[in-house]
Amino acid sequence: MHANVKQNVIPLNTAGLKVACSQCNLRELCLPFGLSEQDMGRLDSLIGGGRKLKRGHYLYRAGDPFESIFAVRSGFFKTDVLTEDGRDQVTGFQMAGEILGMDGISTEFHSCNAAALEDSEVCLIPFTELEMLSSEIHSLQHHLHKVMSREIVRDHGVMMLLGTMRAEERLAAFLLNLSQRFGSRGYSPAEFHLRMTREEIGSYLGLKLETVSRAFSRFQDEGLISVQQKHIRILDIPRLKALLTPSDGRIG
Amino acid sequence: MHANVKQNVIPLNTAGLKVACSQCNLRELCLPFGLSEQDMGRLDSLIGGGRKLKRGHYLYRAGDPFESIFAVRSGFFKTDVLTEDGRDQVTGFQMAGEILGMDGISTEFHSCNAAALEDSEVCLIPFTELEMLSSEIHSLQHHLHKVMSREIVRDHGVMMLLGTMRAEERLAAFLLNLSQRFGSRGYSPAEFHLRMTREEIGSYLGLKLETVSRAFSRFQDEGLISVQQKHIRILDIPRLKALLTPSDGRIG
DNA sequence: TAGTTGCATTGATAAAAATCAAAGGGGTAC
DNA sequence: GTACCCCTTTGATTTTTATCAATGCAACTA
Repeated sequence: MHANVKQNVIPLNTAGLKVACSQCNLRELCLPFGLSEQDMGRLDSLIGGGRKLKRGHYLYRAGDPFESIFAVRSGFFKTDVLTEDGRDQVTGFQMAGEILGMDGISTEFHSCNAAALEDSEVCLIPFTELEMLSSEIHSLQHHLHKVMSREIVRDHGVMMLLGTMRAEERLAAFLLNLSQRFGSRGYSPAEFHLRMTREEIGSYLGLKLETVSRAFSRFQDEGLISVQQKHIRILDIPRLKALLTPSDGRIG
Repeated sequence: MHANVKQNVIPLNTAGLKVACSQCNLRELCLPFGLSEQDMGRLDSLIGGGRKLKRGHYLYRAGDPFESIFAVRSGFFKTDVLTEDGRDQVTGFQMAGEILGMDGISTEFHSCNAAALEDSEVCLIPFTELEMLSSEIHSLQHHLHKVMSREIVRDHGVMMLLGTMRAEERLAAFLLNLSQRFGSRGYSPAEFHLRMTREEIGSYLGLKLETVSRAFSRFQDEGLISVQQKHIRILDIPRLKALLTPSDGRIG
């Protein structure tokens, strides 16, 4: 059968990177979630290959014409928005299985920068073709909508963080979020390496790098975490979580 | 022809509210943007009627099962996220032509509250049916994606505001944004009524109500705006814009 | 291995916004 | 029409975070 053959002929991209959702161990986290074997094969055939990025290189920049969205296959990214007047806001950090580039759909141009914070690989998903396929595969269409909606909900969480939390609360929320995401990818939720600088954390959290550093130090003094430069060990998750729930007997 | 008949038989909802995109003067701002006459008729027939809300009433609440998105037909809304520990963050203010409810797609439950800040009307757009129709009408599918992406980009703008701006800059950005949106709806961009309290503005901008009030007063003292309770007149748009572009000769 | 260069930490001080407090005004409901 | 309540304004003070400055640490390079 043709269908079977196709699944064996895995497309190669210019960098020679094999890409096939059906073979990918991230498929439960990523765009193919919930697809049948057969539909996954059809998704395979539209993925425009993979792309490797060295640390520090940009996947796309604000102003670039929008053509594809990207699925992070391995590595670590940041997205940030830069305004003419020099403001710079990190809008997110993305790891394996997460989708990048949806900011570009609205105007056909990307509105933010996406940079690799370590050597990374992504899958290219040409968007016009994804739309065509998703109008044929209902579950793909619906999952795409869920992925976009999840991004909106995530953004609301960041607004909550930036709008209502103080420095230590923000950092605690950040660490717990990273911990949870590493954990659900099979890495240790208690011990990990930060890929970003204190300045990038600060930009994401709406704080200056010194404030981030001081909060790290205070957490360490209090025995919540151990910090050694970018290496973090979380020692007391419950107490870290407790930082986020002000115990002031608020009437609810 | 059946098709023609349908366009005349405008569906009524329980509240007796006529709803038809093809007759709506917001169609260029709203979901039907870019649709042909014929496709707009098909969209008409899936819109599940309209709904009126009195000031202070909720369109939906966090935890409600997700069924529809909503297009604001008239009036003014706020959306906010409430956490168990009592944090409350206003995530946006919505006016005519804007879409509400996309937060609910990701989990099938709404993740925020949407409340009418004045007597308002919305169109119900059942989402499953919208997905079905959008898999048949490519331009509708693509426009839906643009609307969701635009929301993501808007959220990035709010993060920028919350993460990098000081109180007066935030308020200036807020006023200019409102001004622009009123303007593009045919209302005066220079003079308008705020539908929300200082506390709601503060929640949106990550500030306390007193800080908002003080910033209003300072703007008035400096001749940028005139404030009388909720009535705002913008007197000097250029200078208000200048507040957002720090003239500190930043390199880059 | 030494030197360089970013990144991180820490301290002292300044600036910004929150908090506490009180009074004034306007709109709403009766 | 009027009274009441919520919203808003303004002031004094405290808290939080930014800023300025200097030192320390670690990885990379020559």
